[in-house]
Amino acid sequence: MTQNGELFKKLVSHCKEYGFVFPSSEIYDGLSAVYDYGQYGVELKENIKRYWWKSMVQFHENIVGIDTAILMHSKVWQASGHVDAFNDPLIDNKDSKVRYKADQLIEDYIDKLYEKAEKEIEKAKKRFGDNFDEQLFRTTNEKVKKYLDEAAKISNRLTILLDNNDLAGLKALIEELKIVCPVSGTCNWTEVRQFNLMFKTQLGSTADDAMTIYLRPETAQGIYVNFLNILKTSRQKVPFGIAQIGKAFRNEIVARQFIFRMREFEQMEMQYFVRPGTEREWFEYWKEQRMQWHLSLGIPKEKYRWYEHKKLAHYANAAVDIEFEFPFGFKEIEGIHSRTDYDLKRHQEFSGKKMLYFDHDLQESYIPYVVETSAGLDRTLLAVLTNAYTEEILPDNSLRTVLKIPNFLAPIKVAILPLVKKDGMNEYALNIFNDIKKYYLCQYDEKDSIGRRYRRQDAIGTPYCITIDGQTMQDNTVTIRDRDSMLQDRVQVDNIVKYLNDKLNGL
RNA sequence: GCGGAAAUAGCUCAGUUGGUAGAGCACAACCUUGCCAAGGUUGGGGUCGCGGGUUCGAGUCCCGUUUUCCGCUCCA
Repeated sequence: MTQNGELFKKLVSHCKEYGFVFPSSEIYDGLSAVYDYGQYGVELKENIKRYWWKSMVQFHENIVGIDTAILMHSKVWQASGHVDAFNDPLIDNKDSKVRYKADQLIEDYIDKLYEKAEKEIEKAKKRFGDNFDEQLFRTTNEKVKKYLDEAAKISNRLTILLDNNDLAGLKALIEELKIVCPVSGTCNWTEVRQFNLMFKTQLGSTADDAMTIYLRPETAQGIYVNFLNILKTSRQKVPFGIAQIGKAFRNEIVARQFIFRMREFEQMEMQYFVRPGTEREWFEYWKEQRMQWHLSLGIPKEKYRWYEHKKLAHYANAAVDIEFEFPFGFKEIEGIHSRTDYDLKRHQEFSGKKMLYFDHDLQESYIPYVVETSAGLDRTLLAVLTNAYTEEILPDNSLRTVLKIPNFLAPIKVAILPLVKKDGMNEYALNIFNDIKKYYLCQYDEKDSIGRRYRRQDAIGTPYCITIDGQTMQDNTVTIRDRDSMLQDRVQVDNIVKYLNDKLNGL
């Protein structure tokens, strides 16, 4: 186990121990890759959401928010390409333990046949020089003909098998062609199995009228299908954006690494509609904006890096990820994609509704291009926690575990603690608590020694602790302790709210 | 999903060749101290992940299953 692995384990158990994240349905042994947020986790998550919303919707007058349903018409997912792209027939090699897309293995085999044919043609070219008639050679040479015919034949069979969803047929074809695993070199395959990454459910309560629908695998489509509604009601002009925070669901084959990859997760997405031809500029603009946003979470620059997609998804003409260095390596935390007009065009095609925008400056109509920013909320939260989790050895050799969460994201802002539970200090502290709770989410705690109470607050990342001591009873001042420095200021009781406002920016 | 490892109190773990469960911390009550965890007394809490099997007897041995962690592939 690496040092990072140890740290990650500690963070996971800290999350459970202190009410941030629990495994779902834990008393029934849990549900794989599904998690619940506890009393502090939900506050942290809400704070991140609100901050994102503010950054996108409030600070950009040309971005509006939206909240669309998780359940959508099943045609949405045909139009989006998810029904095809999220359905893969997979096969494992039992010796190498490597998993492949079954159709991809056959495609590779076909490609090899084409390569062989090309090689023969190249050879012939060299042999015959200028007199070489490629077209004639292709159709008459026995070897080349054999390769090309076989490739076409297999290709046809593959198409039929895929159309009929014939999994056994796919396996039979792989075995017939004696396709081996590139890693192990053996033909020892498992059965072909269908993996559907979208959760299916049904609309309608009787078997007769039931209609298969899906839980959305991304929130973006809810935005696209409302494009015309927003256009009509928001009086926005291109370029403008639509933002949404919401749950999405994916039946992951391998779901692991705590809340990094969950079957039910939350996305913070913004789709920016732009004039065709300007998408690359906006792509660059949003790349920069989004990186700045992540840096503003108090996480150092070196924890982030860019990842440029080499293989683009079917809808994109440019794509880049912001990766964060989790304890298990650099992993995607947000994607910025230039999705072209693919989605709107597809919805126009499938719905028959015109997805056009009339540009008054150009005096013409067009389907806008889209630049998407799509961030994982749970991943952002995990990044914040990863960065915040700190173990310190204090001068007296005691261990302090503290979550150095930025003040504006901290779940609990203030703790109010009477030094001792007597001489009226607890009553005095309760009065302060009842006042402060009108402004900030705070806690009152009178149990155990003051040192232990400070540690408890450190463990959940509370930035400030107000302590009522003997002196308070004489001159109405309290001490306010800073979480990270552990230093205290003495403040007049009447000035507590002002002090906190300054430090917490009214958040 | 495949292979490897693990699962005992809220947490960290012990449990000797199979003989009917323990420690420290945490928790609750009371006493004491009073500015950075670990003072005293008392107490609550476990059908040893779950289901079978072997045995007079299973936390311990065997099989299955679930969950978690580590490798192999996709993704926000």
